[in-house]
Amino acid sequence: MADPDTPQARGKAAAALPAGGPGSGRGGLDQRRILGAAVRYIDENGLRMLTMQRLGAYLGVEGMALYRYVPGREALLDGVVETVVDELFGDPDVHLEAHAGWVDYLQRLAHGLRRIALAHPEVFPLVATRPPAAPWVRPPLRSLRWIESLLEVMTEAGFSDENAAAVYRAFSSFLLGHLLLEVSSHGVETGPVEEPDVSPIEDLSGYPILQRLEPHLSIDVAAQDFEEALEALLDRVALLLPRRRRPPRLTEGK
Amino acid sequence: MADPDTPQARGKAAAALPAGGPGSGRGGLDQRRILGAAVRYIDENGLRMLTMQRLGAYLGVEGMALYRYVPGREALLDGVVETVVDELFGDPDVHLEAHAGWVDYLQRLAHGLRRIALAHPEVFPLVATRPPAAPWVRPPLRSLRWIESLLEVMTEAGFSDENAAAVYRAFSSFLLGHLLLEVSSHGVETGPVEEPDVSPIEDLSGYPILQRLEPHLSIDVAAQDFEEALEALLDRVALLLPRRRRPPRLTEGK
DNA sequence: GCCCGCCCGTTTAGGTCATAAACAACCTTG
DNA sequence: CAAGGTTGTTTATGACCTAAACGGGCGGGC
Repeated sequence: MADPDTPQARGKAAAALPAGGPGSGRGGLDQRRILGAAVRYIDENGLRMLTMQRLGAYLGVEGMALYRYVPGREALLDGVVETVVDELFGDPDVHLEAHAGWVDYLQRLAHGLRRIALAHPEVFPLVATRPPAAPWVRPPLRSLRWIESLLEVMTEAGFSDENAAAVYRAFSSFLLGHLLLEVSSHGVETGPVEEPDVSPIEDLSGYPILQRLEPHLSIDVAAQDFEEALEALLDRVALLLPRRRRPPRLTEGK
Repeated sequence: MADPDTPQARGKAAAALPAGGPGSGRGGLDQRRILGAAVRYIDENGLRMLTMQRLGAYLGVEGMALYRYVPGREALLDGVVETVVDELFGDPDVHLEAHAGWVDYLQRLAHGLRRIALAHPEVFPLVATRPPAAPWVRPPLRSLRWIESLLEVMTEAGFSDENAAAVYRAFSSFLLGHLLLEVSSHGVETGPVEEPDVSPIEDLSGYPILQRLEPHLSIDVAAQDFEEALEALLDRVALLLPRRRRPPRLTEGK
């Protein structure tokens, strides 16, 4: 997909980058390349550092060059979100087409999305805040493709249209909430570029219990939390099915 | 703090606003007034419209005037988040001090927060994305005061420190996800200022199921969804308690 | 082989914004 | 009534987004 057979090295600016350039390799720009570079740039430097000029430089190009492929900054960010969320479909460990039933499908989806969130902690909050593509749905986890796929699996598994929609809502809001929390828990201290952030180091006197529970709050049990909450959600979802069609593996009493 | 006995109408700019000015009434500025105005401004015009100059104008003042009371834009946004989240403590329907047990407490908290989210749909996404005050905890729903209160109630109710922390995580990520989704579902079309938004009206051909389920996805069952999901979460939380101390009202079989 | 038009990145320029710093009007205090 | 502080204003700078004009190289038609 890097289009290896182009003669490359066209403009002098592009030629200025020797080989191991920061971006994607050089040669002609292209929307895919730009979005990919943007994602990588945000991962490395944080969202607040992303600027048209800097992203241009990162690609060995003037900032204005990007406007030939992207309508503007906002659109770029939308593209970034979409790019990241669509990584799901390239993940070999997800491989949604080969699922064994809806439970398996939802689990793969959830885990795949979690991997993405953890892989792009700086990007993920963006997913939560971008205005939506379709005015209804308002997909918090974007990507209509994604939603379409889920709805298809659920309806085929015997869920009514109404229930499928309910599952979509429950599932996506669960993922959004959980992953946003998890990502913000330890996503930010990554990155060698320690900005002079606005963290005046809050005063915790006055919050004794918070202080006492600090160790319990800061330890990372997120993976386990995630599994349990996902399990609970799936159980809840299963109850929407007519009894006969429910999968056997409900967490009965525990 | 509003210092009502000042002779008011000091600077000419202040005097320039007759009476029913848009902001808070005029007279001396003040951090509280500024934050309140900012919240109102965002509610009315959307986050992207908030600028130092415009907020200043909204208060009948030059933008630079705000810097005497607020360190900068980022800090202002932090203040906005805090202001909004702390509305919780002023809500007479919440009144957390007078709770009857932790279940009641969590329900009040959840409903109170939901009211806030729906009252400030434009502000709420900010709550989810602002970098946190305390580096651990990373409260997605901010306000250390809030967290402290929750932890206190839970530990007093017999939850271990560890479990109290787990409850905090589960509860806040649930609220975050659910409210973010709900808010973005119908928060944005409010406001008389219909901007020439970047909504190229996505093409839905290629997403047949999405199209078919549109009615089910756009109807607003959020309130009911919320109740059910909250109920489920509370049930799940209750299981963390030693059997003897559990509240009676678990949704046994349903 | 040569010329024309287009594709692509660059330059130039203007507008919005955050913010620092100097400034002026008014109120208080002595 | 004079000194000093408080409060908002003006002025200035630099970062950023983006529209528009620009120019060089490449490919197709002759």
